[in-house]
Amino acid sequence: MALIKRNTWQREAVRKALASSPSFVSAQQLHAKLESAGSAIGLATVYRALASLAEMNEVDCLNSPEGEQLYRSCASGHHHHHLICRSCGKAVELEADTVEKWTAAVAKQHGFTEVSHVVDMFGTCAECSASSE
Amino acid sequence: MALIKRNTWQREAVRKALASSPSFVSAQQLHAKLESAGSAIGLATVYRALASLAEMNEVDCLNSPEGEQLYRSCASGHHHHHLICRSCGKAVELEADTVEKWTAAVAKQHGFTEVSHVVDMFGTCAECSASSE
DNA sequence: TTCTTATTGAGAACTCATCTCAATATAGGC
DNA sequence: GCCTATATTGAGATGAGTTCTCAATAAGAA
Repeated sequence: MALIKRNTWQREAVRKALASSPSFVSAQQLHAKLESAGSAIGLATVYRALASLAEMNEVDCLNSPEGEQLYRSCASGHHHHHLICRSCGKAVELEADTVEKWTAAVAKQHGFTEVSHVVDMFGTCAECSASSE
Repeated sequence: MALIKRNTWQREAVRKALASSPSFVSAQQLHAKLESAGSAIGLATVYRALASLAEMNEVDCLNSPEGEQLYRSCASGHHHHHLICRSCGKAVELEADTVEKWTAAVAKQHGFTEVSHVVDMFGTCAECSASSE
């Protein structure tokens, strides 16, 4: 009963636009970027493409402090966290064995199961804090 | 130029309703609870009260995976994190020196300043996973 | 009590995101 | 290459959550 996936230029355009951005971007930003680059792509399609890419683990997805969903293409398939610049969106991928172990231990200790965790850091990167002076 | 804060029964009602709930609740849930308890309080007022209490650090505030803002009254004034039950909203407060040190070190290492971090865990608590069987 | 003005509340407005459904375009079969 | 079934698209409607507007209200000082 699995749906057959078709390849459309829209999905590919989203993938490329994401790949060309080192920063986390919102679906709306991505849509604007694509439109201004000449692609007549619909906003709904961008959302759908992002959701499908996220499900395939081709992109990282996180919630900004403002409540928006942010996306970034992600080559490394394994679990990791981010340090994100509030100003320019630039992100550093973080390995965090320490944190993984800590969360697992704490969850077990309190009898919680099916535990997922959100570990993200937001700050101002060196370039942005330099340029704002 | 500081605004003078006035004490209203509405703000107090929100504070009490929050204090009586051991779980994280959304603004809307809190409003429904207050209304069903007989308080003719406006939704906008609940949002404003929560925002102002959050600013005074009287309540904890976090984003649920679904993108809602959740609130819980918080006596302990110091920084901490949570392990929250997806099903009933029950939360365990977590001390995490390990994590604090790790985030500080990582931020410094990458030249980020004014760093805040989000560390929250969502799972199913022992009671909820037992009652769902 | 009176006056100033912070606060309230009903609804409008806003944002982000998802859904609807007719039109389109892809991929497999001929 | 052409046809056909159907996955996908896109414009706009819809929905959820939150904030804003502004006239009416009420807290606190004089």
